[in-house]
Amino acid sequence: MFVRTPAELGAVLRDRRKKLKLDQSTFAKRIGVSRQWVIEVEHGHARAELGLILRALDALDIRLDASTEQTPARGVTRPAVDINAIVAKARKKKA
Amino acid sequence: MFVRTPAELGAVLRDRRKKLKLDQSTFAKRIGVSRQWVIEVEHGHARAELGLILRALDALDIRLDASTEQTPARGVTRPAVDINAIVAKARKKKA
DNA sequence: TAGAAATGTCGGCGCTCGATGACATTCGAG
DNA sequence: CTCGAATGTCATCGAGCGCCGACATTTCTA
Repeated sequence: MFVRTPAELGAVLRDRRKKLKLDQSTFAKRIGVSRQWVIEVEHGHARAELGLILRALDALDIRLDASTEQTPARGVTRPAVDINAIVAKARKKKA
Repeated sequence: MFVRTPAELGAVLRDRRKKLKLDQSTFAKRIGVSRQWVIEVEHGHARAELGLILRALDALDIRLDASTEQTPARGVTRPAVDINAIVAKARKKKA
């Protein structure tokens, strides 16, 4: 499962928590946050703290893998060749 | 690369940013944050906002994969069988 | 059908994020 | 060596997080 948005991550957390038969209260205590926090995160709260999120994932034995592979359809940053030229240009432009 | 701590994630971001030959200012503008934010996150800031982190990863074409596979050495949650019994017990105990 | 458990919502509060702008330090090109 | 770019540091400030405690709603079991 690939995670791109806070909502997706929230869904992952919720599914996994339910699979482990944990209720929000126990889960919250286990990772050291309030139940309120669990609720909001599971609902896709975008401004949750990174550290707490990682703790939550860890508590549910979810591994996060960061890879640099390309999703062809999303071709946004695809320079690949003349980076030097771009840099030089940026240097001149004095952004 | 597996990410377990904010520091690890910061390192991933920094490495990737440098590989793409971006400086902090340009990077910050690209994802809509301040340069200060980039600095702190790359240093492992634990309380950064989830949404901004995801934007940063996206801007660098880094995909996050959440998997439920077991890291054998961390065998914490390994019930697998009589969850029902545990639940029943917990019900009785009225923790 | 109760009745409890789980989940979601509300108001209030302390604390720190993230932004801004200026300055210091490091590093590389010339 | 000199100049500038890149990175790191500092102080300030408004806004929102995460917490608490109570209550509302949904979802189960007995």
